[in-house]
Amino acid sequence: MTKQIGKYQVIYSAKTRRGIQDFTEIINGKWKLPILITLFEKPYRFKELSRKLQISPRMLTRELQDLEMNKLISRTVCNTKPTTVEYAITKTGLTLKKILVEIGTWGIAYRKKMLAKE
Amino acid sequence: MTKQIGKYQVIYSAKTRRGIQDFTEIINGKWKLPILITLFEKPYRFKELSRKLQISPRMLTRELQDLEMNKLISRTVCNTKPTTVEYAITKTGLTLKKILVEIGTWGIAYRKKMLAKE
DNA sequence: CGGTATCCGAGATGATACTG
DNA sequence: CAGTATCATCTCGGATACCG
Repeated sequence: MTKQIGKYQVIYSAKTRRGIQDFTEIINGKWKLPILITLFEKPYRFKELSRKLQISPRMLTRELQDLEMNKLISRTVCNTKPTTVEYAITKTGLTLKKILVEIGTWGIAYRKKMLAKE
Repeated sequence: MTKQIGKYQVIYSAKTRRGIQDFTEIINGKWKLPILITLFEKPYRFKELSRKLQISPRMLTRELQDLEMNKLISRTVCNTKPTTVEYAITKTGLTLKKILVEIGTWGIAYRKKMLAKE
């Protein structure tokens, strides 16, 4: 819900502000978005993620736990030997995809513009 | 650029990843988004922002400098007595508006869904 | 008014070694 | 393999006082 006032557009809703706040809290931390983007591709195991993103196991564990707690990813223990665990994006997590792609597109355009200016 | 593989969609571009990374670095910090959202509304002076968002001058200065360095806001010193400084969103900053509104909408829907489950 | 300087504590992050 | 434990480091953010 916005209203044009010359160049400026008011974001009226306090709900929108809280929504943005929720978002930032959920994706906060250095690795949340990289993990999500990776899992958009396909499910991964712990070690695979660790290798692909160059994260220490300690941080990876914490970030995965946060994401799982917020229902954005799922954790599945496989009956293999030795044990493997698969992380996958959830239906809720998928709702973030569109926005993340847009953010990526914005970032590309932004970088291009900044480089052009210098 | 995406491709459907069952439930999963590949985000091919490494550029997209870097774009997302750029975005997170630019909006990183507790106050970047709240400041931007406030300036979408209209230009504000230093003290006004400090009061409205309840930020200490130290943090406000740092966050404003970051945003200005990244060309998302402008800083204008006014010829008044005592000196006042006006911060306003730039054309580049405005390009973030659409995404922030979408993020807010996502957050609202997300919260609603989570509350429904419990 | 619009900052800067200084200090402090809490939390984030990383490296490494270890466990089941 | 999938983590956990431990330690060290670094950054973030807040409080406060001060300056031009």
